[in-house]
Amino acid sequence: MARPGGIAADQLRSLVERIERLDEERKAIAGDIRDVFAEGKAVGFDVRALRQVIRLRRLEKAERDEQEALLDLYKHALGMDRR
Amino acid sequence: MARPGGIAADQLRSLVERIERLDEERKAIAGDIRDVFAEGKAVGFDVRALRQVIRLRRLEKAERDEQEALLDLYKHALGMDRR
Amino acid sequence: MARPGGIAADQLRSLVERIERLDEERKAIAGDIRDVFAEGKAVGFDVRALRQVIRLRRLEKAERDEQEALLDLYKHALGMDRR
Amino acid sequence: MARPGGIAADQLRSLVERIERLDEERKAIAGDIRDVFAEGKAVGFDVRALRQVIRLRRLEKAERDEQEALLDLYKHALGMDRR
DNA sequence: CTGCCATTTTACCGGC
DNA sequence: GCCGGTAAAATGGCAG
Repeated sequence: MARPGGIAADQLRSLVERIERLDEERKAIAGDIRDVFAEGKAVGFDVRALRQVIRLRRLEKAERDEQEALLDLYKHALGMDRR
Repeated sequence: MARPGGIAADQLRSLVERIERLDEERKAIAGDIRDVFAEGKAVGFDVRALRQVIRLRRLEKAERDEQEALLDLYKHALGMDRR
Repeated sequence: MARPGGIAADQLRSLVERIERLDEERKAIAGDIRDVFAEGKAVGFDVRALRQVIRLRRLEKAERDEQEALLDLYKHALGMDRR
Repeated sequence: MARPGGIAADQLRSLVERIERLDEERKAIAGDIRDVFAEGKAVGFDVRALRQVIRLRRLEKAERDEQEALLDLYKHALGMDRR
């Protein structure tokens, strides 16, 4: 196991800082998303309904991806994926 | 209120697509974070401990921010924030 | 799985009622808390500041707990927790 | 405004402690509720569905209360609330 | 009635 | 592959 004391300390610091940096980016994007919802609300959309519609689209996409993956599987099984 | 049927449809589509785009970015960053954790694990760190360290640092920062907010609040309550 | 129709109905009713009962207790306590804040306000305290102080104390406690958890984690990782 | 320094300090401490005490009780009850849900899950109920059912009952109760309040209003308007 | 804050719900991630 | 726990999001409630 990498011990906190020793050369690993630099590695640890590097990892932690990279993660924290990425976390900030993620937070920033979450803020952007909130802003877009607020904008929608400002022009008269119901935010909750907006969220529902997006969730639904995500689920549908997941289903479609599933279907596609299945199709790929069949194609592969039938040797249809080799150029 | 913006009605789903009618001219608002374009606005709605635009909002939804912008949000979905941002969501993808967010997911991508989440993936990057996962990768960094995986890298840490690969060089021998305990992922659970790593997370705990990061959580603690976040908590410490939150507390410092709160202290500051509290101070500002007291200043305000005592009228020390007016010019 | 326990089916809504059938003998499980009694179990279901019992669970739901117990939860609703507990929920009422919880609501009652929330009311008590509100009352104490109102009392504080009545004797001249700034409710917002009061809340902030309490939040800060909670945060400090959380941090202490986390420090301890982290220490335990390290001990465990180093095998210092086995009798 | 009540100043933190002075006799108010005791009042403040008292208020804070009473609130924290009540908060603990509230947390304890929340824990009890979680336990009941866990028990439901253990005997085969779907926790999410359980929550939905409870939310629905709460809404229905709110509606009924609304109706009752309205009825009282009418009664009052018609002088039916005097013995 | 608006914005803030807490609680609840949802989604994710590591472990078994 | 599922489950349990943990963090993020979202909904609801409250003070101002």
